[in-house]
Formats: sequence, structure tokens, C-alpha cells
Amino acid sequence: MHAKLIAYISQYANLPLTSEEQALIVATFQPKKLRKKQYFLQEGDVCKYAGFIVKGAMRQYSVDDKGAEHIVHLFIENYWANDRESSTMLTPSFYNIDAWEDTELLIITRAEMLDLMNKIPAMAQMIRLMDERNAIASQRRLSSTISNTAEKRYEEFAAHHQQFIQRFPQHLIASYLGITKETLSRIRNQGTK
Amino acid sequence: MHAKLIAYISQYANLPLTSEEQALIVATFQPKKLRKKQYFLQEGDVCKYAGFIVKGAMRQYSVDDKGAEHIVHLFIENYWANDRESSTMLTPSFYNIDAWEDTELLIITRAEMLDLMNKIPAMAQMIRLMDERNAIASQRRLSSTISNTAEKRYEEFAAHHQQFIQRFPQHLIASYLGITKETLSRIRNQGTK
DNA sequence: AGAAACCGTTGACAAATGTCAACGGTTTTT
DNA sequence: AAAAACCGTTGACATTTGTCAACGGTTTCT
Repeated sequence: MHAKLIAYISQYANLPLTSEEQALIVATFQPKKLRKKQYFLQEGDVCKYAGFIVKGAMRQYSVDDKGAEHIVHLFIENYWANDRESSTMLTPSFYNIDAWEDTELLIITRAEMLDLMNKIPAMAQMIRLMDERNAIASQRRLSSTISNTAEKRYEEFAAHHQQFIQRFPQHLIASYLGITKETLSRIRNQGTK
Repeated sequence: MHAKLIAYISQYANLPLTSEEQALIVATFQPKKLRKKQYFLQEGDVCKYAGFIVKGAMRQYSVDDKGAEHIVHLFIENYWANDRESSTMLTPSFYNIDAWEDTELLIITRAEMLDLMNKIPAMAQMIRLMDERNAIASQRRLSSTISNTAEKRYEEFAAHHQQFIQRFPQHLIASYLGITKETLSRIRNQGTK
């Protein structure tokens, strides 16, 4: 089960992992299974674990005053589920993270992660690159959100995130884009005319 | 002129800098002055420098098909002006960065920065924390943008970014929030009734 | 197998936001 | 000192998007 994680790290860091390093990784990351709809993190709790998704799909969302959900992230295989603000500041999270499909994770605490980053250069490098990629993706998403109409946002998203479109229902995609499911439905059924 | 940067690094990293380290920093960061409206980065160019703002105010924005500007970041003293995607991927930038006020910067290339991070632990630590802070801020802004009405977004922004409100004209704030200047004007003049 | 929940769609209408034009009061430039 | 550019505001109107309700076709649960 850890094979996928080890492949991910060594590929990302572009550094091979020694067998000692691999053993340490296997010993540190704990497997965890979540059934569909089960919580990984609930609003108000501190996010203690980051989870590497080996198999499955998850979502991160907030719930507003009126009970409406707002999807802030969607995760599939090879993504990391985590509320960074909560886990680094040790503050209660504003978000929920739950399993959209039955999911297999490898979880790790922040302290363990910092320890591994000290002991395994490839791990530190992988985290750096992941941060980099994340920063870039956030920037793009933000820019698209404030600059484009709903229709363009959807087109951009669909062009770059085909996997998500196939994997999650439309109403989650709509929420991720900051629009309602009805609006997305109308956008899609006009775009093809 | 470098004193402010050195204070920033040591405070951020919570580590003192040796005098050798300070000397290296002074030798590496180049001072640069920009007049109001002068470009730091133009769309289509690769972003070669990151700039620490010692004094002044800047903005980062894209320009759409219709010639409209969309503000993606506002910067003042102690902020870093940089297009991360362009400078790390070495791709032409989608953005412009220019001086809103006469500005004094300390600039550094990416290669120099990587070198300093290797040689000066406090520098590496500062960058890590800055990345952390950035990731958290991006997450919050994104979440607010997709979840809240224009009015709530403005209120949240005003509550946490008083300095920006005082420093930049309303039409830039509006663009930063993803709304038009007219809408922001109306929001402000109803909110107080 | 039957009931329930889920999902995408559509219609009618409401609310939020954008567009365009104009204005007066600044500030900046010449 | 005059001219130009900039800035915030307002009105009238257009467009986009949201809200609510209903429907039929799934899929899921029991």
C-alpha cells in the first residue's frame, strides 16, 4: 500500500529513496480507510493529520449560515488532504473534509512530517515542490475566479481537470466554481448549441 | 537600506543573523527604485527578480481581452513582489507588476535566492514561513471569493486589511475583490445607512 | 422489490452585479 | 494658472446569476 506513496515521493523529488528511508516512511505513515461520506476532518476540530490519497476521492468544504456547502477543494489519488491553516496554526478548522468515494489514505501528523523532512532529503524536496505547485495553482484559480465569467471559469476548469469532471457530480463542480448547480447546467446546455 | 530586510528576515525566522550572513545579504540584494507607474514586470516577460519592498506600494494585475485590468495582488512595505509561476517555471508571465507609488525595492534572482537559502538557515526558514503564510492567505481569499457576496467580501477585507484601504484607491480595491468600482461604491454607501 | 435519496434539468421570477454615461471635486501635470 | 487626468458617485438600464419549485431518471439503501 505504501508503494504508491514511495513512487510519488521519489518521482516528485527526482531522487531515489534508500531502503532505510523507505522503511522509515512505511513505519511512519499510517493506513486509514474511510467509507463514503465519512469525515476526515470536521469543522471546529484541529486538523491533526495530512492524508495522502492512495485510492478514492474526497472533498473539502465550508458550510455557511444558511447551511449551504461551498467546495474549496476536490481530491483524488495522489493528492494530499489537509487543512493547512488549522494544522500549522493548531486552530479549529473552518472546513469539513470527507470521503466522496470509499477512500484509502496514508496519514501523518505534522510533527512526524517535520521529522521525516529532516531525515529524508527527498521528502523535504517533495514538500517544497508540492508547495510550489500549490502556490501556482492557487494563484491561477484565484485569478480566474476574479477575472472570468462563470462560463469561462467552467471552460478553463474542464480543459485542465478532465478527471474531476468525470469523477464528481456536476453540483460539486458548480460549487467549486462558486456558482449554483442550475447555473452550471444552463452553461453546459448552451455552450454546445 | 538593507536594514529593514535584515530585520524582516531575522524576525520572521526568529533566528539572529551573523554579521557574515548580513554581509552576504547586503552583497546579494540589489537596490532598485521605481517611479510611480513604472513596470517591475510586464506581461509576456519572464519574471527574473523577486523584490522586497522597502518603501512604496505596488500592484499585480492581468489585462483581459477587452483591456480591463484585474488586480490579483496589492503590495506595500515588507511584501514581496514576484510572479511565482513565471519565475519558477521560466515561462512568460500573464501579469503586470508596477509601482503605484514611488517605490524602493531590494531585488534578487531566483538562483541567488536558492543560493542564499543554502548558505543562510534563517533565510530558508523565512521563505518556508512566508510560503506557509501565503498558502493560508490564498486559501482564505479563495474561500471568501467563492462563498461570500460582494458585500461580505468587502467587509472581511476591510476588517483585515485596513492599510490597503487607506493606501489604494477604491477602484483598485474593487478590482481586487472581483467587482466593479460602481458596485463597491454602492456597497459602501448602503452599508452605513 | 420497493422506498428513498440523489442528480441533472427546466421554468418563472428575484436579486445581485455589470455597463454606460454623466457630474463635480480632487490631484497631477504642463 | 490652466489643462488634463484621476476618482468616487449616481442614475438608468442590461445582463448574469441565484432562488424556488417541480419533474423524471437514475442509483443506493433496506
